Amino acid sequence: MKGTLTNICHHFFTNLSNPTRLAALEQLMQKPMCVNELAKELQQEQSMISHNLKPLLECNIITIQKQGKKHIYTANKETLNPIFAAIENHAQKFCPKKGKCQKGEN
Amino acid sequence: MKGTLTNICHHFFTNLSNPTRLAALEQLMQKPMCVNELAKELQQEQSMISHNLKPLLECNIITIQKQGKKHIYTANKETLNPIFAAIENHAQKFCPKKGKCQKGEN
DNA sequence: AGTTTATATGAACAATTCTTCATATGACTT
DNA sequence: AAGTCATATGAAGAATTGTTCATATAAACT
Repeated sequence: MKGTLTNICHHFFTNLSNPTRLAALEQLMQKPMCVNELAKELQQEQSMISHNLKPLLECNIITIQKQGKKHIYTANKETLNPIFAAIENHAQKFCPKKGKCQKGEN
Repeated sequence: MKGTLTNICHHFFTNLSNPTRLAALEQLMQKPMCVNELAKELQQEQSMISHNLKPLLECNIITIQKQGKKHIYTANKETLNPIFAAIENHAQKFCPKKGKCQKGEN
């Protein structure tokens, strides 16, 4: 299981391969938010959000800024923008269903 | 669990969040290869390679070209190049350990 | 037709990852 | 310092994914 890139990528993609984390990122791409805000937006429990933000933070896919008791998370757009752009392009050009296929449907 | 992009991304990242598949892609980025070649390079069983190529093919992250009994797989560089580039950049700028951290080490 | 080579598939068990619930920590407020 | 609000953490069971082994398919060769 070779190169360093493979290793980084594995962490990275594992981190992003979760619907809760992606939905959280989608929100954070709009604007920075605290945990409760995310929980409300995504209609998920606070502990679920916290658990899922943790690995994103550890990989610096998001950053944290503590304002008193609120923890405000911000998406790392420098990294995420080109990746989402590439995937959007992929969906347009290479996904027969333009990204609307269901898991394990193929 | 909102938008279409989140849905596409989930498939996409799930697909890429596996060391065997990443190692296979790393090889296929060098040159197109058939299953046995990959198995040899990665020192994995043929069935393991086949199982792992399947989801990559379904998402068109790789393409197949059948030459008689050999099935030659090719990486979709249009999609993969910018993604790997973004992750490489991320590792340089944002990973404290430049991508050399171990799973769950943080 | 039978054999060999190349790849794919199915199913069972193993391993990993998620979610939930209970509880802990930490910072403001009174 | 007691109470409340915001977030984090731990642990257990649930759910998902991965790996392996046996077998199927399919093309080429004799």
